[in-house]
Amino acid sequence: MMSDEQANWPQEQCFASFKHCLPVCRESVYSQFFEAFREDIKVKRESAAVKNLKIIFDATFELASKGGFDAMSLRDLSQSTGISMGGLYNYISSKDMLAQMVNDFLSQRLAPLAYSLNLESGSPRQRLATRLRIYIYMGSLFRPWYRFVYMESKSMARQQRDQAKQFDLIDTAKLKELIEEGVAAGEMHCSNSELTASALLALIQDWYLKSWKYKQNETSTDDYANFLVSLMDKLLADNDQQTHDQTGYNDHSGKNNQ
Amino acid sequence: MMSDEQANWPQEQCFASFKHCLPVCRESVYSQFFEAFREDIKVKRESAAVKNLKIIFDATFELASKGGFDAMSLRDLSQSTGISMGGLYNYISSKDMLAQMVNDFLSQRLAPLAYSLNLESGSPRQRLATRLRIYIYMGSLFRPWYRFVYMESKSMARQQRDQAKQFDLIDTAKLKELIEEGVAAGEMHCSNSELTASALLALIQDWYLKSWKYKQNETSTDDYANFLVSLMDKLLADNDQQTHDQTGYNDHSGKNNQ
DNA sequence: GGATAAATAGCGAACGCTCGCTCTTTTTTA
DNA sequence: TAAAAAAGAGCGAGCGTTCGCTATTTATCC
Repeated sequence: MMSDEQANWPQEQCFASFKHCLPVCRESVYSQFFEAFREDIKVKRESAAVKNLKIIFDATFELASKGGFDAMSLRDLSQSTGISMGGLYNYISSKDMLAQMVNDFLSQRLAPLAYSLNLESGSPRQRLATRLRIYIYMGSLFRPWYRFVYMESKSMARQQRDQAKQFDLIDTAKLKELIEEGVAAGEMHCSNSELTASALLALIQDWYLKSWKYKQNETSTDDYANFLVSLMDKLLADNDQQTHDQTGYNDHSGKNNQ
Repeated sequence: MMSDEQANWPQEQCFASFKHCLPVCRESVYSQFFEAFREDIKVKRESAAVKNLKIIFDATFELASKGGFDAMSLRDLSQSTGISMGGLYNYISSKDMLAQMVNDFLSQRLAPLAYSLNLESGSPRQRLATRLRIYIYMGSLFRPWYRFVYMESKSMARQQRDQAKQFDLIDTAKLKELIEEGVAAGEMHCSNSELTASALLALIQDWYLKSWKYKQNETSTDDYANFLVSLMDKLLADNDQQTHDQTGYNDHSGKNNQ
């Protein structure tokens, strides 16, 4: 299946095409991970290191996903991985550092890699759609990483916690900027770009936070990405009917109390 | 301000009106809480109990919001509340039970109270909008409770964890049902009611999960509720332009891989 | 209605246990 | 066989929880 050349992202807007163009995959990620943290990892032989890093971090995602990172003890991790306590400490310098490595690798290596694929050409609408798709596709490829950083950033050091909020604000601002470009170009219509951007980001995050739900109702990655893009189009379409109050009850569009 | 009678929910769709009609408020909630858990709480004098329950649970929300419930020790809680370790155990039977009390009170008392205010009269669109507003308004009134249950359900007992997912599915199903009623009545248009319902729920949850963000950009409760309802109207409007592919790039609406 | 008795609420040191982490020893690798 | 990696017993700190005790409020009696 999908054996023909599909490496023509972002013209071909689907998951398969994106995967072909991304210079990293689920299988190769721990080689890059090892490279990024060479200095912190005591084990020097790459073959053993990459193998065990995969075992350790995959098990961490698994254990942290039920009960949270705090509730996972290193003895649990030792048992799940089959690596002794001493062995684990050849790969991590502390439990906190383990969490920080996930956070740093995702935010400094994986994510930038993907966003660089959002070519700066095309209309605002194209670039916005492409960006939304990148978020969703990356979420599918590295779901455990994204979910871990989202859920566990609060238990990390002050610096990482603030960083997590910063990334949220930056992502929102980037979406907002694209929306406002589209509005300026007359291609989109939006009365509140800030809230619209926030909403799009929330729906992106829902994709990797509620994966159990989307797996259950058999929503594929492309299904969700297509849905999100079409939702974006509806939100930013020109709705001629003004303050319509469609079927009764008041509207209350002004800023009220609280 | 707002001194005139506004207790005409759901005809008057604003936060103030909702608050007037809800038979509980931020101030009175711990009286009902005490009543609900009389048997589990060793302290019998209501005046002392209600006062300290407020102190204990408000402090729990505060401490758990930074670092999580697991990271909060009962010594932290003792220090924050000014109540000794032994004193705390007159109000809770265990740390786990503390979390469970929050979960049970919200899901069995607070939430049902609110949803009963969703009158069964009116068009599907009216009832859907009313329901969305109820979620947002309840999230504003009892944000710490909702956030605690969302964030900490994973560290609760198996039963509560499954329950949290169940409530998510039930809420989604209820929204979906209303959407499909509207579609059947020709009042709405929707090609994927399941995903649309999921999206609406995600945006509801974003309201109490990212309160720091909405406070920062000065989005009021009514602002957000109005935004959400207008978003709903746009999603469910009749979009005449079919599979338009507005400005280039392919559409790919089918279920693809993964 | 003040003194006494009973009931309730609050306190905090101490317990058993598990945690993250270290260190010496053993095994594996090239 | 020398260097690298894995092993796992052991350490002190900090956890949730308990329990004997004191302080405070409420009820009873002359």
